[in-house]
Amino acid sequence: MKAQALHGHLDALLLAVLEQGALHGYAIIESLRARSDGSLDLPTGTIYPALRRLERAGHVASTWSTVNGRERRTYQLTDSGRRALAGERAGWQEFRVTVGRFLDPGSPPVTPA
Amino acid sequence: MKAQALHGHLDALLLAVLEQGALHGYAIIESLRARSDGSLDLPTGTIYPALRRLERAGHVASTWSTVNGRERRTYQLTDSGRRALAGERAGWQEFRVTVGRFLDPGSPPVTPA
DNA sequence: TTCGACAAGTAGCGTAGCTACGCATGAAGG
DNA sequence: CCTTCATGCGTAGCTACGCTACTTGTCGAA
Repeated sequence: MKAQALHGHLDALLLAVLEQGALHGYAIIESLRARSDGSLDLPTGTIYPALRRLERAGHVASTWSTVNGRERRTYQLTDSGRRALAGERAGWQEFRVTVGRFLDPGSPPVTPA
Repeated sequence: MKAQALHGHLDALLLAVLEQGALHGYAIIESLRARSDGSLDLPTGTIYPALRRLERAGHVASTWSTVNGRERRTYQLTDSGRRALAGERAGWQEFRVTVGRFLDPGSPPVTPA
């Protein structure tokens, strides 16, 4: 996948990844890549600002720790984040159905008999 | 639907609408609204520039006509546009599957047994 | 004559992801 | 010893693109 075009759905993806447990930024990138079979290979310049956005919005909280002499910032979902994720999931369903009506195979080609 | 978030998929929607026959700008807006049960109510400031983009790209061609004293610019799909639509459809499938893996209900919650 | 549907269009804004950097540590390999 | 690579954080600036708000114009109805 050309990666971009995530537009508007990135926050939802991040929340979904964190739903399964707290992770630090780098691990989030790897998790996205792994769970998508390599389709989603997002650059740090995409996810770090996104995580800060989510933190400002109160959807995630971060804590610093040091592992093997390396600083890590671990993010975890807040209650607000969990609610937001539910909303994002609903939004995604609507989006997918609406767009699918035009782009899914077998969508009304000429209003068949 | 909050309309926005179409990001990157608008071109595909326009091509899909025009696949069923040539339409003028205003009619395209109405077609999108009708086929989506009102979910997609796009402003002219969104679709006119998009149509010009598609025309510059060679995916649609336009012809002017006058109906009831009103000027109309009617757009029709070109061969290039038809190919582009096929590509957009494939891209949409991949996108939908990839994002769905994170956001669809029943997606891997904790890698079940 | 005023209002609303039809029909086209643009200017400017804001959001948000991407490119391309920079910094630092630790392990591996020459 | 020194370089390279994986790990790990981060930002500045660009660009793409949809949206808001606006203009222009015809026609029919109130």
